[in-house]
Amino acid sequence: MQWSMHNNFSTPPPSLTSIRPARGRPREFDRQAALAAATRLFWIKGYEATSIADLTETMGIGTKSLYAAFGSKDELYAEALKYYYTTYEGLVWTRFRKAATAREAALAFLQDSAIAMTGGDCDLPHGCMATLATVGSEGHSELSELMRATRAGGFDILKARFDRAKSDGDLEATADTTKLARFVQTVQSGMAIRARDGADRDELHAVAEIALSGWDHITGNIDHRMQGKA
Amino acid sequence: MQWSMHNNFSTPPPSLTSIRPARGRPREFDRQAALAAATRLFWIKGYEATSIADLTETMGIGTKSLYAAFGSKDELYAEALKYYYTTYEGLVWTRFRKAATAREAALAFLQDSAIAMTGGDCDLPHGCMATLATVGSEGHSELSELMRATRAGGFDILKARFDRAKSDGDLEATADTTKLARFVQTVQSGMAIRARDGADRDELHAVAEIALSGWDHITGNIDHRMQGKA
DNA sequence: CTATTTATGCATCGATCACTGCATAAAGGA
DNA sequence: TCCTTTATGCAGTGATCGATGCATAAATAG
Repeated sequence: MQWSMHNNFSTPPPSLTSIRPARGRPREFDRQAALAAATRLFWIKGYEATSIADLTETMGIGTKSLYAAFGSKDELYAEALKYYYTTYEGLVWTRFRKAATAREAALAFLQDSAIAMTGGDCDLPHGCMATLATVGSEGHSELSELMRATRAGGFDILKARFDRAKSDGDLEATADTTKLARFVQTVQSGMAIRARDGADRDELHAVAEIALSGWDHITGNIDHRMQGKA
Repeated sequence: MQWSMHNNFSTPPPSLTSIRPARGRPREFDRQAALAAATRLFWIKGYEATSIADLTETMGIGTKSLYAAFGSKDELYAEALKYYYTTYEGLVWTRFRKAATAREAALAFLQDSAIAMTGGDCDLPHGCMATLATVGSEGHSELSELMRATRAGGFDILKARFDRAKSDGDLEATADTTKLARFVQTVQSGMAIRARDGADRDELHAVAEIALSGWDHITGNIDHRMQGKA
């Protein structure tokens, strides 16, 4: 697939220090590979549970080099999140963009999310880094806002696509695109939690399928139904 | 409402130490009130981000009393999660149990979850403690498993209700109750993330409405549809 | 070869973590 | 009243956190 070439989460650097444990200057380390390794670790363990010691070990570089190259743990995480999103973005939005109708786009988004959240075509960590990083970021208001903005981006893309579908006549003029986009976004967020809890790809695909199986019903007369309370 | 009387998350103890800062034995503290306060703090901040110092301050008791009464941070969290669930359980499952049909039950579950996740009828913390506590629990395998089990309980209840609906003739015999329960559980999990991100009650209610608006479609012929790929 | 640059391992910093020992003093039984 | 019980505030435990200073030695330029 197209995005595989940009993806090197699954190839952690071969720990350059393992061969030559002496001091002094070894080879210049691969910044991109180190960032990919850090991203993978943050993705799996989360921000707070990942220590600098964990990072240096996984990245295969020394503490000083880490700070020289990335500034601080916060800045490294921010860069990792950006790097993650650059890769992840292609996984879940490529088929979405090429879809002819709003419904096909939403289905592609959820289906490809199901694939990405269960390892993609290689051994990606399960779940969504941006979605699941919610908790445990107390005090780090800057990072917290960055993650929130990352998540909010998904909603904007969905809503824009649904709005366009209205112009195309693909969606009825009465459809509430905001609610539709929120719904799809919510389902994807729930899929991230399920993936983290061990859900396999089939389960998530089934969820995506069910979520949109009532599409014609949803996009048509939402307001006139569902008033029956128990 | 029925569950309000069991709920005292919103009444943190009035810091008994504020009046008498001297040493020595003050009044015996209210264990239940202290647990409620701890639960609320864990709920808001998560396990790792909540320190013992945070807890003693919020609970209004000393460090020694905390360990004497609850054992350790892990045990306190486990007890808090149990206390949380005891209260939360009534919020989201009461109308569910009384519902006449599977669809009404699922709708009640999602609607009441929407209410509970946005503060209930008092100022409960937003989101679901059990759902959102996923990340940041690396290494604490015991707590991790406890939280997973708590989340899994919701699925079991949903599936059992849907299975019963099959016997009642309420659901068609071809309906896949496992997939249905997974779907509803996934939507609720997604709502928890949205609530934590600031979603208001109306938004979550809309999500619940949309999620089940295609119910007849979903429960009927899932297998024969949704094969259109982009 | 020599001098400069640069990334390293290692030791260490102050802060904070979960947790505990100790002297103190209020509550409860005699 | 006296004595035991008990919960406390406070100091301090070792461990680990993110982050830094330093001497070292490989790479590079002249």
